[in-house]
Amino acid sequence: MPNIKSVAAHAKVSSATVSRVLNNDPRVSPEVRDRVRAAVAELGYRPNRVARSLRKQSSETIGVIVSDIENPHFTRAVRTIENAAYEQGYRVILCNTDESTEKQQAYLEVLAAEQVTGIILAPAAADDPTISLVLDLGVPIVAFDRTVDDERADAVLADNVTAVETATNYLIGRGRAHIGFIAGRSEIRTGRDRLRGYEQAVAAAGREPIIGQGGFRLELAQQATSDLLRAHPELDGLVVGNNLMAIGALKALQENGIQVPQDIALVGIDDPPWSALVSPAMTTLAQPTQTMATVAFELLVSRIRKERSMPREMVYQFDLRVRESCGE
Amino acid sequence: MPNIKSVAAHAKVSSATVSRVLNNDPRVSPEVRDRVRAAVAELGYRPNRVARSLRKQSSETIGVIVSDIENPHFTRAVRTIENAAYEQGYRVILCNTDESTEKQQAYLEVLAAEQVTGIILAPAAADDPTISLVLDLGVPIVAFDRTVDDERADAVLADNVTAVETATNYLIGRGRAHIGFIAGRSEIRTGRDRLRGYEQAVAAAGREPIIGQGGFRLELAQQATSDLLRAHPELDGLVVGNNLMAIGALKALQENGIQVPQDIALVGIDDPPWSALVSPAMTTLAQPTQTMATVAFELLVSRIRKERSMPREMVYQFDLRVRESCGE
DNA sequence: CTGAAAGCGCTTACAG
DNA sequence: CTGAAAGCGCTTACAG
Repeated sequence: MPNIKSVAAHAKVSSATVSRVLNNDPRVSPEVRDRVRAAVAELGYRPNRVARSLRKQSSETIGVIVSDIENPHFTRAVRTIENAAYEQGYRVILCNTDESTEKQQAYLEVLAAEQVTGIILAPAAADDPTISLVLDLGVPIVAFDRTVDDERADAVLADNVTAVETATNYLIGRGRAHIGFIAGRSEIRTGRDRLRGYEQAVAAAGREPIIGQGGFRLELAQQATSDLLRAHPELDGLVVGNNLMAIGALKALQENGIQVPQDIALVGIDDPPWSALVSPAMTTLAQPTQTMATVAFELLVSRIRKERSMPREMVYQFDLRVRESCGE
Repeated sequence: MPNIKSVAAHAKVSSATVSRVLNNDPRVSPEVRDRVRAAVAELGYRPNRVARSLRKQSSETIGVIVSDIENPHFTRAVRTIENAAYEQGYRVILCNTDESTEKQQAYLEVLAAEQVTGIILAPAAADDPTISLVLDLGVPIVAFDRTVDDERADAVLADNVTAVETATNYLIGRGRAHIGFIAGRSEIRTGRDRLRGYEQAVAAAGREPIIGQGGFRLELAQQATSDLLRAHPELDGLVVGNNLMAIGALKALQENGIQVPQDIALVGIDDPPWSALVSPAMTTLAQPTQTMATVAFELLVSRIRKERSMPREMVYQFDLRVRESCGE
């Protein structure tokens, strides 16, 4: 593997000059520049990024950490971020924490150690002290989809309270009396907020809450829905706390021979690509994932460039997509 | 930010000794070890991985490159790999090439430069010369889902030819006479193989092929399906070349008022979580994604540990999951 | 068991 | 415009 010294020797210059050519430093004479470029091409030299990162104490790479790589909301966001970043000359490396605090710590450390220049984090744990350690190092963090406890981080969020309130009220408005909710993890603010939206709407209508714990997981939600059906035969409406859990809930309803929307009307939070294709087509609340992802990346870049020092929090509204799962 | 020298000074030892403690070198006296550990804790020291990688010329990180982060087949595989890797002390960093050869080159270079110890690659381009460069560097590569041209790479594949042949014959066996195929990218062997399976089955039955180009993309497949419906009103069966394209095809059928399975019977390749929930429930060919991912990781580890030098190719069969989209 | 020193491959002030 | 030299933060053969 050729290094900068072999290139220097081959081009009969110093390694400092090779470095300057590589970094487009203008004060190199055209002849020398061409000679160095020829040597680079001839030897098939590629600079060692690890050495460069060590020396410069930074890199052109940003890190993205998601809590669930199988959630279409996150993968859509990742793809949007990756495209925007790539165009601006950043590379992105992605990590999946699978909702584990331990993994989040491990990957924050990996990314910090790899000298990424910034991180977009959909946290598995908001109170992870590693978040503050990374910020102490001067690596900016943008929280995506969920807040973190350190107020130095920027945040791009969706208004989950209002969204689930809207969904619940929509069902109430359509005459449903016993509306259940499949909740996500309450360790996560998104989970708590969505639950709160449900509780507020139910309380305002003078009804009793009927809650199942789905933990943002397909299988858990399936089980929780089955349990709810058994414990509450009066159930006639269901709000499901995210798209993965909606699959689980639909499976449970199918297994139990429940007719949607006749027996139970359903609203899902998130609007994955298949929501119009399930039977019946699912009414959902869609968050503007691509806009949120683009804004998260822009916030990160403005931090990296030090164009801004005050943290920002952006909150986006969901959009009700009426389909068939609540009746005509 | 404390470095190894500050720890050494604080513990009144040399940095060599600190390094030995950090790496669990047994020949350090217990007293010194404890003193160093105390200093590490007190200063909140974390070793700089970039420096370590530069010095050791390797890391405990493996890279995973997928061609489409929004494809559930790949995200399921990524999650499986990540869990297995994490348990064995490896960290995984993920990159998304979005089916772009240029991005694949860029990320192979990033991973090589970050000194990853091995790479699992679902290639966007099989003939990318960067693949050979990375292998030259001694970084093992396992091709996942699709082959690469360099025969030093291991490969974990599914038998796509047989799968699509089976799907097509299944439709023929159910009395369908004019069966179309929504094809993926022919630059990719998976795309070619699936197309070949279709062509073989159709030829064996003495029928004419009816092919639309979906490019492994939802929107393209939707358009291709609409075009096919217009050009071939006789169409009564459709095989769709992957799960993302199946969503597109279903949308197109819906938009055009086609009844499934009465007008057109449908088989999808891949079996994503929602395939039983669409209307009608989709008959599919499922590949054993989790097994394939686990095997890919094991092949990589055995290469990293140099337990094996001959490349291996593992081929898995699909599994027909009969649901409703081809009739009762 | 411990330390002094070299070196991994770069970049960048400092001279000239 | 170019080069010699220091240094980023580690690890490791070599001495002792």
